[in-house]
Amino acid sequence: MNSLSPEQSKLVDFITKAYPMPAKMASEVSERFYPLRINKGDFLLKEGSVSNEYVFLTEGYMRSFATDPDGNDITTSFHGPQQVVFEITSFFHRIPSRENIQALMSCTGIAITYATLNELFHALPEFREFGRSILVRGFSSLKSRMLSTITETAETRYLQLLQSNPDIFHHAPLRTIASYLGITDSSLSRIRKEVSEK
Amino acid sequence: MNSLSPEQSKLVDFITKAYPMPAKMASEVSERFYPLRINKGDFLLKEGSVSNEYVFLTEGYMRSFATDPDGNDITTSFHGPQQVVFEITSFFHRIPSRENIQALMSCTGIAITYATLNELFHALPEFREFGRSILVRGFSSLKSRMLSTITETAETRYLQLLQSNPDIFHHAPLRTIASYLGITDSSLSRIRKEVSEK
DNA sequence: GGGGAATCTTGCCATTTGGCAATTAATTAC
DNA sequence: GTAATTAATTGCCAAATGGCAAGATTCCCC
Repeated sequence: MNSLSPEQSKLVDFITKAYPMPAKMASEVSERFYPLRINKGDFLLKEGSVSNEYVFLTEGYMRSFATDPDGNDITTSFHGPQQVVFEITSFFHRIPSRENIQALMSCTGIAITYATLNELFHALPEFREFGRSILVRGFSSLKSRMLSTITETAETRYLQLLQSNPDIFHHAPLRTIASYLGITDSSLSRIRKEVSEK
Repeated sequence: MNSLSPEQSKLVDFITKAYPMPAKMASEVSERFYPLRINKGDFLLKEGSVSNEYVFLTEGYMRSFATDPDGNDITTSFHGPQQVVFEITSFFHRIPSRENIQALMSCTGIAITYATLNELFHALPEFREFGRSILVRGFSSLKSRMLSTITETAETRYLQLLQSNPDIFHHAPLRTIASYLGITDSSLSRIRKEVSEK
């Protein structure tokens, strides 16, 4: 076995924690990943093209966003270190993405293509489990976000985000966070003022 | 090969349409499903227990709902004929569900258990693809619902639901639909009045 | 370090939605 | 068929959020 890069070692740790897998197999998997670097502001994926990279983000923060009919950005999610980043609909259905993925700061990660991912899924049941677990986790967290969006006020959602993902506030401008919360930047500003006055 | 029940035939049609699969294999899969009948108002899943059945609904409508801190029902989704019904988080993580699944009318379907599903996934790559496709489709539709929830008004969301899922209005009371849309029943009532006056 | 751009805040007012309670309508049980 | 229950509508007012534009602040580039 060749020695692994620091990025690949992180992936091995991540995979084996996410899903039980012989360390040897995890490192075998990680050898199929290639390094990736994305500068601040650059795009990992642009709407209209097909998401073809399954990226394990080792450092940095990214966001996914859609463009609404008026041309405004709507941030649909944030991605941080130790997370898998891709656009699920486009990636698995092999259709053009309706979302963009952009680096909020310079990022490093490692990636595999759709084709390689499928090879690995086919060959390694444990890795398949890992892949399913990524999917299920994403689905679950979207479900709870959906529930909180329709049941909680914007202020509550803001406070929850502040608690669950404080790092984002250091890496994304407030207008981006506002659109993620489903409110305007003015409203977020007023909410922050109220919270700080308590 | 034994002859298939009408339910099982529907499943074969469904699977082969959803994902290319030799008809023989699809019917082989469908033989592992057992019939299920749920009366109106009865629960397929109660919060607190682990979702253990992967149900292919052949007839009828169901809903999933969570209970908020004040004890109110929040409908998180509707399920209709030809759809796969289960609670993904609980089912795949094997943890107690935080949601209920209830029949809006008497339903028939066929089901397999978690254990059988995994056997089939393991043995049949094509069925695995089918399973992934179900997951991805659900994820995708939740993503677009999320986006529309934070970008559109309640009236627009109402009109979209009316267009995309008109049947629900014949099977679910308006208060249930209101909670799905993230508004109160009074607001939905007012919205419907405005729409009808246009 | 000065100018320009982007971001954030604030004021004013409009719109949307909620809360609550009363009333009407529909459904269900007997 | 009638009473009882549940669902839906409506009125009144309050709270939450948006739209727009003007300032203030921060960031960035040269």
